[in-house]
Amino acid sequence: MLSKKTQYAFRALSYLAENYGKGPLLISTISVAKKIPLKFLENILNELKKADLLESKKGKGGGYSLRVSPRNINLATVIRVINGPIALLPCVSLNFYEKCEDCNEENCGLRKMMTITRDATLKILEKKTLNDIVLAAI
Amino acid sequence: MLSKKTQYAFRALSYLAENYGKGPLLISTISVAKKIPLKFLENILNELKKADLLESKKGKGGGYSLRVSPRNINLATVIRVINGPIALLPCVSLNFYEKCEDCNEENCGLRKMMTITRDATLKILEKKTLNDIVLAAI
DNA sequence: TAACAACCTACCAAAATAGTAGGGAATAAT
DNA sequence: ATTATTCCCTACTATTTTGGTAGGTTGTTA
Repeated sequence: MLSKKTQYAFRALSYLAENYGKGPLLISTISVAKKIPLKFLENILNELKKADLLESKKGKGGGYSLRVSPRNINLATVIRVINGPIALLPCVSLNFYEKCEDCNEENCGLRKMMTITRDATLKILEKKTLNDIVLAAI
Repeated sequence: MLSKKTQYAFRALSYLAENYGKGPLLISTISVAKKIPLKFLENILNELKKADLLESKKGKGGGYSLRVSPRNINLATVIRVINGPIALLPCVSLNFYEKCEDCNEENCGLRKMMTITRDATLKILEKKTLNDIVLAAI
């Protein structure tokens, strides 16, 4: 399951996606509009910025905005930044790989099943974008 | 990601699947063979039994065995019993559904994307069985 | 130089995870 | 009947993760 933090991230990003091209939005604006605790959101947006998904501007007229078009930010990227691995096992993760103890990867049946699962999941998450979220919301 | 407990569960179940039809296995046997902490494993096997995946017998000659053929135990079932929901959001879960606050489900774009993702994941996890794990382990 | 707004460091409470401890209850062999 | 065997049950504990909060710092604009 995605953490609450990740859900907040998606809500904030969706809002930024809706307002793409209209200049930056304040943390406080997003916080109120999407009912996300202000200081927690501050944190989240900062992380998304460090991951190059957002850009920010300080001082009057400042705020956060998407660095690129919502069409070019896929869901897998967002999840990896805030939530971590998408695969169900560390030894199957593409971006957060860790060797598992006491298991020969070559002949681990579970690993093979989880690789297939990961591929099926990624096929969706890497294709769907923030734009799809906005469009799907009636 | 699956918890360590769930990984232990899969290891134990794979071992039981390999030995299906040969009578019950002791907790201690599985513990040694699969390097799983004994008392923790005791716990796990008991949960799997309560979920009707295993049957047990006490006293000499006792132990645990699969209640049905490894072909008839799919991975989604195991994950749900030990790990919990498979969906990425509570409001998208079939077996652990919870309403999400501040989100109209009908027009929630994120929810729609996560539903598609869940379906893709389940299509694999509900089809693959313990038998597939054993067979895939060259 | 004031106001504004993001940034940074540090802290904290609650929940989940990964176990451990120790005895109780059922079963089988003697 | 008694003993050995084996699963069953309740409770506890340490560590990590999650979900925040507090308060000051730095950069920007007017």
